[in-house]
Amino acid sequence: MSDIAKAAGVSPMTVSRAFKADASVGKKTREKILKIAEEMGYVFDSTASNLRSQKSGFVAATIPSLNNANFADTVRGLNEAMRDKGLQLLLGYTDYNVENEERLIEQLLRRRPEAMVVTGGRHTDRARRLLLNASIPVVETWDLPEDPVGHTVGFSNADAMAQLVEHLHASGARRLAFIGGDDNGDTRGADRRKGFVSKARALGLEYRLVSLGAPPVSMREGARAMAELLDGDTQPDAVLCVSDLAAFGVLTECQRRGIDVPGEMMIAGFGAFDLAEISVPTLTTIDAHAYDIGARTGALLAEILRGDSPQDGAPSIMRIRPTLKVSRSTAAK
Amino acid sequence: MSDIAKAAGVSPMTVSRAFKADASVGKKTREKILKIAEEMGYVFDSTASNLRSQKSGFVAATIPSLNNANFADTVRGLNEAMRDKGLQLLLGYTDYNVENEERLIEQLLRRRPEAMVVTGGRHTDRARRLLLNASIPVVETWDLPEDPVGHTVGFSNADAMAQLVEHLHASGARRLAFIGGDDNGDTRGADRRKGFVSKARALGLEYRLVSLGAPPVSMREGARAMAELLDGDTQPDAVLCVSDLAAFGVLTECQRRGIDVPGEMMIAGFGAFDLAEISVPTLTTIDAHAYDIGARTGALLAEILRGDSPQDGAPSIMRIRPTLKVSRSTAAK
DNA sequence: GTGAAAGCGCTAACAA
DNA sequence: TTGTTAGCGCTTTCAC
Repeated sequence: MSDIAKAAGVSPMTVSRAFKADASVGKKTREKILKIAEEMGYVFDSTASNLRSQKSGFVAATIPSLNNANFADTVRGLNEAMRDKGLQLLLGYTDYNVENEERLIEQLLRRRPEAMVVTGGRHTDRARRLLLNASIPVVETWDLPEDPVGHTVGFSNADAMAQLVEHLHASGARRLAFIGGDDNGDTRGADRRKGFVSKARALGLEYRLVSLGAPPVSMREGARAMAELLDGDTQPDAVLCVSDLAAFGVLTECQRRGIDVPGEMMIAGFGAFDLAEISVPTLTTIDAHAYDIGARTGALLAEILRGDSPQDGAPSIMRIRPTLKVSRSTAAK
Repeated sequence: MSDIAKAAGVSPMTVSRAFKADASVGKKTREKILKIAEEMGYVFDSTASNLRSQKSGFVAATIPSLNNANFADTVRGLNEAMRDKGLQLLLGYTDYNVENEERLIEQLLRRRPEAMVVTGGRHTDRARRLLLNASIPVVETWDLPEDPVGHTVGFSNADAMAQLVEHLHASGARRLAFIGGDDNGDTRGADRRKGFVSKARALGLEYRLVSLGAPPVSMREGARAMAELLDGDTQPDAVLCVSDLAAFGVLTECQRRGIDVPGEMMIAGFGAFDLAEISVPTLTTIDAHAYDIGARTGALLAEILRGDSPQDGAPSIMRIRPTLKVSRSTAAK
């Protein structure tokens, strides 16, 4: 910057101001400075700027995995909301593991993000402490934590799945199976399974649970689980899955075996992936509005960070309403 | 840090060293310092560290979109390779647009990344200049640029698609159609189309091209394009798609119309998405080894950044060999 | 609208 | 093994 200052015959301070759109610099002076900077191939060093101004321009986010269209959609929503505000997303992948999450949160906090977005409402004690101590806005997403760390943009995974069970019951299903949602990291999946179990019980329905192994859930595992189920003694008349990917795997297994869907077997998934809307038959699913979760989180943070409320007032809870999308795969007989 | 120093009765410098695993500090001193730091809820400020040491610990990467399992896989491979080296990935999304890419590259360079990974080999002139001036290692991926900016980890999209055309020809297809690959941003898609056209010509095959609109390509658009094709005058006997997602959409359209695949219509995609391996029938595709592209890029950068070769020697070109995965959807009659 | 002085929180370089 | 000094490249603050 001082090189530019010399070349332009001004002080470094004026050069600094020339780069800020809202700073008061003579129009001609600014143009001259910017021109010289471009010619010199100068690239602003935000590292130094961040240190001095104590603002990193970062919003950090942890997500379980990128290889999941739902979380990718949330990130897209978040990113679009940040971009306009001149904020940069700093992403970390937890791989569905709260210990990884703790390490990641610590690592991300070292970069002094101005806000932190986490997926899910369950964390290690130390992770909670780190988030609380950071004195920056924190948003938990994709969940409705009992004891939120800060703000919340999410929904009850259990309630959403219960809604799906009701729909299947109303469509005539009596012997249900749930595929996925083991308690090995994916707390949202586990919550969905809980919601399934309690609603199935409440309605007096027969039900079975099939495990899938460690997340992320793949289509192939869904197919394998379905094969296991079909090779067993008692056959369900409807299968609910922790995600649409597993549900599609289930559908393909039915296709391979010549089982009619929904005639002989109803299938439902979760997440409203593109796949659910185009497969033959189309899959009944729950749309959790993944993009909106990101977009609303971004809007919330933009508002908090813009407003000069360093210690934000009351933590807000934005309830997302997951939508039941009924399709061919659960059409009543 | 100076607070911790006071509490521990040492100098700030010793505290600083205590946080570096390889620095020489008395074992007891270090333990004491780390304990005090944890109690005080201190979190290391890498902003300041980065400025002073002129090392950001960032590797920046631009990708067209996260909502694409291929790029997500590449990022995963890259991220895993970085993580162990204490490097952080800084991601930007270009949305398949070189002007966006230019803006993004400039923005990312302000963070002073230690290396830069870009998707594709075509950039605006200014973007090229920025990358060249940055004097950091640059890697172009998913392509084989004619005039590389720096290192390359990729393959020829045209050649890969030509390979697929040969396979279809050998399987008995004579009237081909290619769906996707318009020249509106997705240069890799456009290259695939070029490869298709030149090989189809070379083999003396009839062919048609169907556009899809702006990327990213979705399953639905594949289905729509196929409907358009089927409603036309001349019918192909094989359809090649710019991606597996479009190919799956094509398959569903055939299913809806009762067209037998591969009996009446062969289908092939690109990318080796999970979907291709599980759909009924399974889809013939090209595996570009997306994860490996990321992993090898990461390994390359780790090596360069570890080695004290600030100005790296000869730019390396890592050719990835895309693999033809033949499946049911193109089984010979 | 512009400039001078000071310093953000850490660490390179050197000294002990 | 530990400490001292200076400074990374910006921007805050205050002065003009």
